[in-house]
Amino acid sequence: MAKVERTQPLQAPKGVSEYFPDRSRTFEHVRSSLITAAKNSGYELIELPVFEDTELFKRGVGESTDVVSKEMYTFEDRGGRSITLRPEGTAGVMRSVIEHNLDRGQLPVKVWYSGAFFRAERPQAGRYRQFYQVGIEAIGLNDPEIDVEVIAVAERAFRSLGLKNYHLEITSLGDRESRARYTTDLRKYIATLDLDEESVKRAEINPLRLFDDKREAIKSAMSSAPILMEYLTAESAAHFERVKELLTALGIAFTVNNRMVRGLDYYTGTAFEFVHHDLGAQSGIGGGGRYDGLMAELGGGDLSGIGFGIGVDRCVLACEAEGIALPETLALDLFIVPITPASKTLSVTLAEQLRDRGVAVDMAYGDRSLKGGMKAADKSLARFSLVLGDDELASDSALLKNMRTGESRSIKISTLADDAENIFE
RNA sequence: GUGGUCGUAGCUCAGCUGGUAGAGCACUCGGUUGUGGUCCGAGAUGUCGCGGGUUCGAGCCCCGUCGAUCACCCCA
Repeated sequence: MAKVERTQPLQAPKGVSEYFPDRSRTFEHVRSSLITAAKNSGYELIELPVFEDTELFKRGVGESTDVVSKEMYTFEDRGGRSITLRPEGTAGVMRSVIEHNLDRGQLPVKVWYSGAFFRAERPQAGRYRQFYQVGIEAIGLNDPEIDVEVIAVAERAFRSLGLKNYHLEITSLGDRESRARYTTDLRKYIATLDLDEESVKRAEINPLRLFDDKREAIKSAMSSAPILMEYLTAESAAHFERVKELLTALGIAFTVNNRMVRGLDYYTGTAFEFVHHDLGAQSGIGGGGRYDGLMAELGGGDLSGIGFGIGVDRCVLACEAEGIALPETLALDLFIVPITPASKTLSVTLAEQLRDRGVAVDMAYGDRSLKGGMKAADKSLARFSLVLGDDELASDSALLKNMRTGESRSIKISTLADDAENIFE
């Protein structure tokens, strides 16, 4: 081959996660397991744009949040509109539900989504600028039973992956009334502390944030702060009691974390988080909660809802950290190895005929040796292999080899496609 | 966004106090004419992340830059 002048190779943009073979198999398995859990509880697909009107996130997620104030990919399109790459899924779902009147029928509306999300953060293992989530939303009912169903879907999803080393934390963020009274008292308490400038700033935006600080000094300073749980209205408290009761009835283990902080403004009432133990700083593999007032904020009816987002990237890391093996799936039924020019034509046409009948077929291309072709067959994880040469062409018969057992049986080539159903079942 | 660590073949890494690169795995071919997974043999493969600088000479030193990673922050 002639020497080609080398040009500077391109790199993927900073902080994006990419999945290619063999690791993409794990990604695919994780994502489909998460989706299956949602479908099994009656959730239906909602497929939405990855970019939205910037206003949606400002109003929905909240301008005071870090996500909106400093992590969004926002740009102007050619029509001068301000567009933002979705940093999360719930706001878009609400917008679509309102826009298409999905809430006019039977309630709750139950949907699932899956796709890429974008946040311009400093990347780290488990924290990417383009990341993948599977999420569900149940909209229109404020029943503790739904809360528990949503949590159970996530729990079942993790269990179906074989994950063990994680736990569930829940809390109640209370309704608007509870929260207002609480925040006032919490601010008063924080004002008595001797804090650094940055912490004061953070507390001004959201006083709850200080509960999340990793530094020992702040932790101990906050240890005697007032607790939101004690400010719940009777109604909120009863709702939360019922959620705990049902989780216990279902045998779903949880701990109540009354210092839990959620980063998005819209959460109210039940909130939860699944934390994995082997992931370092980015340990939340999924989380969510109820959001009263979000729909009304976005111009829809005043309906409540609850949902979660599960991080696909982090679940992949969690599976790897726990050493979970992928289920043995043989993707291919047959791998054909042609060893002469004439048999190549036959191989190509035979492969197409079989594929038309739903048999998964691949074959060796190029001029490979028999040994090389068989090696490729082995690597392909196909159930059967078939070597085709001039002898086979002449006699219309070939040896179909079971790659698992090593046994071969003679088959007629000309009728292989028609008998495919029996042979490959 | 702040601070620390790291960046050598597809992968995991070695490379002594500076003298222009190696191992294992993977890959390709072969081990008497056409059957893989074990074993044996042979072979191919690198702008030493990128750009400057110091030096007779840099993968090794200095500066910058890009990227990854760890913690903070944030959260999926």
